[in-house]
Parts: sequence; C-alpha cells; structure tokens
Amino acid sequence: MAKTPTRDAVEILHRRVYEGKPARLKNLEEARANEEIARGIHELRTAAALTQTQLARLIGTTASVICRLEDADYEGHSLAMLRRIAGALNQRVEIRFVPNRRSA
Amino acid sequence: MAKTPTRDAVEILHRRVYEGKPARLKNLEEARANEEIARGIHELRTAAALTQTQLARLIGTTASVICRLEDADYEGHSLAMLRRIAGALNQRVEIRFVPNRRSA
DNA sequence: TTGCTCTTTCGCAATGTTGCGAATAAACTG
DNA sequence: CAGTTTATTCGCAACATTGCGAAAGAGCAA
Repeated sequence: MAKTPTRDAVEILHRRVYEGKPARLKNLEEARANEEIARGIHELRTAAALTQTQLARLIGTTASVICRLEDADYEGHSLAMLRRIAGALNQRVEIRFVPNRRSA
Repeated sequence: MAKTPTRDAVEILHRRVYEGKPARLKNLEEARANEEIARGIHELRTAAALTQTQLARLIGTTASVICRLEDADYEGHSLAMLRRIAGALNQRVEIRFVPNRRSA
C-alpha cells in the first residue's frame, strides 16, 4: 500500500462537493444565510430602537452602509462588520462550524 | 417629553463602547475570537485527515492561504472563506449574535 | 546524513468590501 | 396637502482579503 491513497480521495470529494451538489444548492444556501444575517442586523438594530443613521454613527459609518447590510440580497457580509455592529450593541458574534444535515 | 431623547443616548452609548471599554479589551476579545477561528479551521481540517495542500485544493486555493488562516495571529478572517472551508468539509457556518455577559 | 512530506513566511497583483455623499423613495405627522 | 424623518439606491475611491508562487523551516524515516 502506498503511503497516501488520500490524494485521489481528495479529488473525489472535490468532485462530490462541486459537481455532485448542483452548485445551485450551494448558492441557495448562501442566499438564505445572507438573508438571515441581514434580518439579524435589522432585528438587533430595531430591538435597540435605533435608526440606521444612529447605528451608523455608533460604528462610525453612514446610513447607506447599514441599509446595504440589511438588504436581504446583499452578498458582501463580513466578519469585521458583524463584529462592529455586535460590539456597539453589547453583543458578540458567535461562529461555529456545524455538520451539515445529510452529511455523507 | 421630547420625541427623540434617543439622540443623546446614542452618543452616550457610543462613548461607553469606545471610551468606557479601554479599547484594549475590544482588541483582546477580537484576538481571542480570531484564535478560536484559526483553531477551528485547523481542527476541522485535521479531523478530516487532510493536509493543508489537500484542503487548499478542495476549496480552490493554495496551501499558503490555509496556513495563513490557521495562524492564531491572523486578523483577516472572512465569512466567505469560512464558508468555503465549511462547505468543502460538509459543514456550515452558523452565525449568531449573542448578548454580552455584563451587558449594561 | 539524504530524501520526502508538510508547514510556514514573504511579497505583490487581483479581487472584494467599505466609506461616503447625493439623490430619490417611502412612511409618518400635523 | 406640505414638512420631517427614515430608508433605499447608485457610483466610485479607499482599504482589506485572497491568489499564488517561491523559498525556507520542521519533522520523520531510511
């Protein structure tokens, strides 16, 4: 037996992920995730009874930026921004890797 | 009562967050968070019995990038990258805002 | 020691995210 | 209705992250 039969397996897995899953699924999941984040920000802000402009000031930016973040179609969410918002509202961003349903 | 006594409150909160907290605390928390992410990626990869090069191939990048991500001192973690890694390893990235201990 | 695999570090171009003003829309108040 | 506040959209410069190769450092086995 060779020392690394793993190499081929990696390629196979790769094909599974990027071909097996129609890649549209991946996009749908991402879209949903982005939607959730947008909603989360909106809820956090309204729960704190702040306008977009007020929240923007808190984190040192402008209302148009907040608006963009709360747009469900926005795909550019970043950890940095989420943390800024969370920090200003006495929250923190918790990040976990969780196994996918229907794993293998 | 005025309609928006909130404006001043916002400024006050701002000062609390950015001055009250010595700002060093914020950095410490961030550093710890980054460390956790780096460790998480490392664990995920080793648990899958992959080398950095193999994981890199899975997500379409190079080993040096993975190495950078697993460095505890790296401050540039992004949602996009976390998702790519999670996706390749049959996981997903769960993001939540959670209230800070010692809230007000 | 050599040879092999894996990891780490560096630098810079390419890509992606944010900053921000201005203009418009939408919602609410009186 | 006009007037006020809030939310949304657009464009582009500034900044941050990623891509990627090359070179060197560890670690392990023969």
